[in-house]
Parts: sequence; C-alpha cells; structure tokens
Amino acid sequence: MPELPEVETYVRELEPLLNGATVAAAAVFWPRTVETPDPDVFTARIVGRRFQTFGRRGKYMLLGLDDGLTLVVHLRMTGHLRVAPEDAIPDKHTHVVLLLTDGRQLLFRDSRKFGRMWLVEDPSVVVRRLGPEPFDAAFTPEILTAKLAGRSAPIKALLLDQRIVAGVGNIYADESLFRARLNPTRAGGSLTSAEVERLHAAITAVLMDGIDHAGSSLGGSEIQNYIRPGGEQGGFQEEFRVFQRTAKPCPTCGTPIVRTVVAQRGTHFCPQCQPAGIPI
DNA sequence: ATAAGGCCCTGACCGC
DNA sequence: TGCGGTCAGGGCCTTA
Repeated sequence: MPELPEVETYVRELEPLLNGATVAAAAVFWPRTVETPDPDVFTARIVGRRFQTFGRRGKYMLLGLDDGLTLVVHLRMTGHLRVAPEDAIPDKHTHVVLLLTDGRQLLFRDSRKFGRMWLVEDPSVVVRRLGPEPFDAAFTPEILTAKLAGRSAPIKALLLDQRIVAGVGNIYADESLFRARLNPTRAGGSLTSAEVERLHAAITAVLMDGIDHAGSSLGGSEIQNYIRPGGEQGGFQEEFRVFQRTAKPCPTCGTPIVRTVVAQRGTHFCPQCQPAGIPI
C-alpha cells in the first residue's frame, strides 16, 4: 500500500536511476492506466523526452520532463514502478513500458489496475484537491483543528481524506492514532486542542519514521507488495505498533490489539491505550 | 456542505 | 486438487 513514505522513497530512489534518461519508445497495454491524454497521444508525446526533476505531492509522484511536461504517477493499491534491465520480459501485470535509450526499461506494474498516470503540462491540475503536505509549515495544529471542526465522521475516516492532510493512508492512519492515543471512532470535531496537537505530532513523526525505514512492505507475494524501484522491500513493517498486529500485545500495555472496520477500512488499535469516548 | 455507499480490479484466502 | 465465494482498499462518483 504505497502511502507518503513509500512514494517519497520511490522518488528518492528513482532520481539516481532515471535522472537524464531519455525515453526511446513507449507502450500502453491497459489503456485505463493512462488517465490523460489518450494512450496514443501519451506515447507520442513522451518518446524523446528526458527525465529531469523528481518530486512528490501527497501520494502522487511528479516526474518532470525536459520539455516542461510532467509524468504524474499514482500507485494506488498495488502499483509498482520498476527500472528493469534490457532483457526483462514484461509480465501480464505490466501495463505501461517506457523503453529508455540506454536499453533499460521503466515498467509500470499493477496487479489490481487501480494505479494511474497522467502526462500534463500543469501537475497542479491533478493534485488540486489535496490538503496540506504533512511536512510543510502550512500544516499546523491550528489548521488541523480548523479542518476537523464540526466534523462528525470518525477521525480515522478524516485522516484518510486527502483534503484534510495529503499522504496518509490506512497504515499510517492507524499508527498515527495509536501514537496519539486516540480511538479511531472518535468524531473528528470532538478532539480537544491537546488531542489535535498530539495527533498532528504523531502524523508527522510516523511519516518521518516510515521514510527513514524506506516505507512498509507487508509480506505476501511480490506483485501485491510494495517493492522499491530497484526491487528491495521497505523496513517499516518491523516498526508497526498496531497495524496488522491483531491479537498481538500492545507495545505499551500488552493488551491484545483489536481489529475493527471503520469507514469501510480495516482498523487496528489498542482498546486500553485508545479508549472510546473522551477520556477524563 | 457532509456522510455514506458503490465502483473499479484481481490475487489471496477460505471452506468444501 | 479444484472451485466458488469473499475480502482488501485509494480515489472518485453518486446518493441522501
């Protein structure tokens, strides 16, 4: 599940691999993967372009090309970008191939086909709905308080809403709420200012930890897992305190971690450290 | 305006 | 071993 730390790792590791590389040929095997423009226009426009800048906004990768166009990539659930050698044979999960002039290939693989690409002049059009970047000075406890004010939806659901803060997904939402000692079902607007401050600090700390460990790989098969551009896994799954630790002891108090469903999403928390309702 | 539910997809997993 | 059914879930869209 690529979230902000995984996407940040992708961007950092793609830069040394792709900076200056030129696209020699392009092929789109699953048309829906390319949101815009039409696949034939996409391939025509990207051939001959050189990768020049490497950025990120929320969970979107922003790969800038030498003519000012930006290749925007969202991996969604199971998407991967892989820099593969010349002789690599694309499998059935490979939906876009960019052949580079040095013979290497940039492969977009995605077993569930949820991932998307855009080739656009102005990437802000793609990411215009996103809330503040978690590490930006504009993301303050006060801003978070304002965005949660009056909201009755569970705080877990609001953390997954990219308009509140960009880049948090299911893993880092659960880990943030645990570190902030907040029950996932608490109404967003019910958080006290002290609780919002804890949550704000927890979000930034968890995301930084995730980046420091090169993201989270969840195990399971290679095609469903988060795999870095060179093929390595991340390491943050070793640091999970609640996510996918159902019935295992809470690292703080030893109480078995509980899994529930909040906002149609699997949700993990410690019932002792993250009690329902507003603690006295 | 917000909240909730459906949709896209298919590998993994479960029960028989 | 094989088969059908269910689950997972980010972002967007529709509905209330």
